[in-house]
Amino acid sequence: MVTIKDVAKETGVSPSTVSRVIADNPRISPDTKQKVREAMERLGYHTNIHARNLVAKSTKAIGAIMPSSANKALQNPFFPEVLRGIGSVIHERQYSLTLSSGETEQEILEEVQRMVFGSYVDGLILLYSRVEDPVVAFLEERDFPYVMIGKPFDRLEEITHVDNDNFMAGKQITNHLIARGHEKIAFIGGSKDLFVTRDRESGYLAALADADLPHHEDYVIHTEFLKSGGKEAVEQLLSLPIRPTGIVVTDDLMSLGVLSTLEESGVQVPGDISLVSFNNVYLSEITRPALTTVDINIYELGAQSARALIERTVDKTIPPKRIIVPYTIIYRGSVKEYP
Amino acid sequence: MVTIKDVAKETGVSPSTVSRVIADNPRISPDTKQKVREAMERLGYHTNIHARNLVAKSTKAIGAIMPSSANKALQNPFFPEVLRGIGSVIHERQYSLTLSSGETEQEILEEVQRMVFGSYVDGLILLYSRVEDPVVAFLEERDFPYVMIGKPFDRLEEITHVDNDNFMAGKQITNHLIARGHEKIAFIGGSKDLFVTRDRESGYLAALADADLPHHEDYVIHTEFLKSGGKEAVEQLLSLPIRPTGIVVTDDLMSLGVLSTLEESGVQVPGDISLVSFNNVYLSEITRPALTTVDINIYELGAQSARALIERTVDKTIPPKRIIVPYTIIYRGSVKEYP
DNA sequence: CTGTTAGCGCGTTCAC
DNA sequence: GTGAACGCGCTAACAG
Repeated sequence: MVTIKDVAKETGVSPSTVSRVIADNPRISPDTKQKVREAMERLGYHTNIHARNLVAKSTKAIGAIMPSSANKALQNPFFPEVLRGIGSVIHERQYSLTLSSGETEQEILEEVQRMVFGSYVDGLILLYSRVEDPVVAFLEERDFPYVMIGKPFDRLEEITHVDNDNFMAGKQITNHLIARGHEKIAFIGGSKDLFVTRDRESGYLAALADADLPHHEDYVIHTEFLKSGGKEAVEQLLSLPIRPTGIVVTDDLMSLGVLSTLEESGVQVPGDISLVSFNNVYLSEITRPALTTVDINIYELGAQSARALIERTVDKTIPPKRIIVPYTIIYRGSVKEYP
Repeated sequence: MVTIKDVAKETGVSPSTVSRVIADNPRISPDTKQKVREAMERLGYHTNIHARNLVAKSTKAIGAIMPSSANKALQNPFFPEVLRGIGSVIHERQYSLTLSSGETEQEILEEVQRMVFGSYVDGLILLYSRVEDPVVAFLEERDFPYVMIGKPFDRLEEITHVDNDNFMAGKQITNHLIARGHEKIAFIGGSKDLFVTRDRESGYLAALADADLPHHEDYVIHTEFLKSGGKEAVEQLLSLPIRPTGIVVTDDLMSLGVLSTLEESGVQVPGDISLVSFNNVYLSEITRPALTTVDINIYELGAQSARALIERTVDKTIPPKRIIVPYTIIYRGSVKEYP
């Protein structure tokens, strides 16, 4: 391994001078810099991060924490996409990205502790937002830099987070259905404990209220993500005396399940029932019909969180902030004028 | 930050003793160990990896390298799934996982160099296999531990890699179609430069030959992954004077495109055309009809590669090996007896 | 502008 | 069984 000393010897300067050249210290003469850089190149010098980190107390690395049920979570195209966003800025800033997951909550907490205490990383991105998350508690207690994708359970103003305006998105996409003549609109969401669900649901309700449309409790269903959930939800909906003509689904993956169950039941989409969805994951343009869905800009969610985090790790005094990533509605074939 | 010295002071022993306790050195008396461990606990000691790595020359970290077109690649559910597999053993062995990607080939090569030279990681997993990969060349030249998922371009015996028996899988799944009475069977694969495609195609051809079925060149189509490719392929197939009654598709994602295009064209699956696919990504049970597909055990692909890599990093003298992960055929609804 | 010195936190001799 | 001393590769004062 070529060290700073080797380069120093080769150039006839001291190790610290070489170090300064690496840091591009302005007080080093251009000549020396030139000379040293040539030698580094020639010898194939590369700085050893561990030596650097040991003294510099900064790792230029950040960690991404997966939800505990990494099992199911990673099935959602959402994650690769956030990772892609995070990766892009990580790469651009010459940082490293450490991925961390665990089967249980306890495991992931331990992982996080290991990373924090061992100073593996300068900061953490939480790829999920849970109620009463011990990881958050730990991070807060240690005052360790982190940002969260989604909405914090509490202390909204104290935790830097990156989110969409899910209320507005929910409202707007519901309005789309209303504008197309639909009056009996159902809502299928994930767990009530998730803020995404809550916010989108509130938006949905607001849209109904604004349009003076009645709100049937039977039309709001909370279920698990993925097919099973989607199927159950649809079955419930179809068994109702008065079927909805439009459905708002909070996740493309769920929509997939909804779609297939609908088709199995001989219900045409959008002929009999119109569907709008969320996320605009690649799936949504592949289904038949392609989904009208809210593009929440997952990539940006990742990129912004990485930016915010790096900012914070560089300057710890930067106050926490909330970043709202704009959404766009992508109109495709799953909605039809009613009747 | 609590260091080894603090613990030493607290316990009244020397730093080296503490160090030995951490390493669980057998020559330390149980009493001292007990005492020291209590102090570590009490003080909240955690070893600083950078200091450790600096002297130990091992990082207990491995890196996963994404394909250069991380853009598209991450859209395939394949990746999250391998990552999940890798993550599980990483976690189990208390290693860390660093994710690395880049837009261009050049960028990813630079990333790899940075990781290798800066001794960020003990080894690397290549999540893709490309022809004439400069990354492989670099790694070989430096004799840096790595394993590849898929099949190496050359030097098969010198590169540790984890793969499926794609030839047999291709043959067997084609045989399934044949056994169900199909004789006009088409093949839709990805780029010819990919070994996955080649191997599966060879298997397909072998099955045809074994059954004395004629092989039409028009029935073999190479195209890009994802919808566009799938659509084009299907369009070509449908325009043929004699349409196939069965199709072998090498990727579930492609199958999705194939399916939808078929439906758009009013062709029933499996009524008119039967479909078999590869990967058994969650998608395949969601589509309508659900896909009969080869489960290549992506998770295992990841887990095994991580195991093999860690083994190699621990003992560099371990000879390269090829690991074949078994596949299973999952029978679902996309195949029907012909006629 | 540049060299010298002194650690960063830990593991590893080599003594005792 | 345990301590003292040294060095891993690098950066950061302090000199000059």
